[in-house]
Amino acid sequence: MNIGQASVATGVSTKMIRYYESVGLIRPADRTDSNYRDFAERDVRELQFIRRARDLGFSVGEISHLLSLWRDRDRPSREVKAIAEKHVTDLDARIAEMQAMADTLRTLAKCCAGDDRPECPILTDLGETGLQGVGRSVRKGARPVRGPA
Amino acid sequence: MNIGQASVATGVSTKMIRYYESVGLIRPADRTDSNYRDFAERDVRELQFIRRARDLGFSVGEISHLLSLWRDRDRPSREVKAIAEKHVTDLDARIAEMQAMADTLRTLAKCCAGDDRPECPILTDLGETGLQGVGRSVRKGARPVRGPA
DNA sequence: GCTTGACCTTCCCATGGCTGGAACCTTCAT
DNA sequence: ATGAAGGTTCCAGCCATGGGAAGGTCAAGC
Repeated sequence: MNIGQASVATGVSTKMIRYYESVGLIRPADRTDSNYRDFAERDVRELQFIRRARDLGFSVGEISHLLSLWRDRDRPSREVKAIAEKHVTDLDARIAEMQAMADTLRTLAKCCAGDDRPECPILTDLGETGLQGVGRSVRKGARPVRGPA
Repeated sequence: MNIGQASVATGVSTKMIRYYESVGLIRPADRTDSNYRDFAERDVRELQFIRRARDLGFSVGEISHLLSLWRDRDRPSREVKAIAEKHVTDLDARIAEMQAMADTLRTLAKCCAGDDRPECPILTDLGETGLQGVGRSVRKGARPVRGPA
């Protein structure tokens, strides 16, 4: 199975497969005489595992850990659960932040006429110098909100 | 006001101020004889505006647009509202995705003993080849979930 | 057997929104 | 005068990914 077939079989782009290999997430694939990567069933299963883990938002580092546990038949489920719960905590925190942003914006937008007139509570709020804005959140450090399209 | 004082006054790091200038989000600050940046009241207010906008999760591109509307006394509030509503839509979409991830993980973790034994529904789910997993989401392309600490 | 086109290979570059550090200059207090 | 604490520029890295160039390989059709 060459890289293109492995990509179709797993839904992981060829670019990403090479990247995962380069960062050591998967072990280097075998090579044919002509230097093409040659993926075995086992490799494909690992790529599928990786794909699902990424779909659940795990980072490459976490996936690396999860993969090693997956390969270890004697792993304690405790470790897996801990990683999962930590990730859920992270997700919940980010969700709460984004929810607060969205709520603030919804409130401001509701009060904005949205017509030809220049009066706009959204800009007014953004331009205020104090902390008295609508639902002004306490500084937690801005985190990126958007991913690639 | 030098860059350090502007940073303290606005809560925007000196690094970020220079970065914002380099990408054209703010106009180049005046310079003293010794080439130090010299910020006026107006610049500080813009930096505060930027800071708040970032806190609400707007991208630099959006902030650039918002800033130009802010500077324009004759802007139509329609435009501001459109940017805000678009951003709320984006936030809601990302929240929904992350919520789905968190829910799936919570369900799986609930079924995981989390002890010394190796049986683990989380790993089992990640390793499954079909689409029959718990709350398996339809492929939407993974987006980054975590920001900088 | 040779061309064509679809694959593969490695490599570097770009993204966003920063942060860190090196190397050097300026200001200020002692 | 000296040293610390600022400022300046520039370069590199983070994360996960896509894009593309330059070149090797393979399979099908003629």
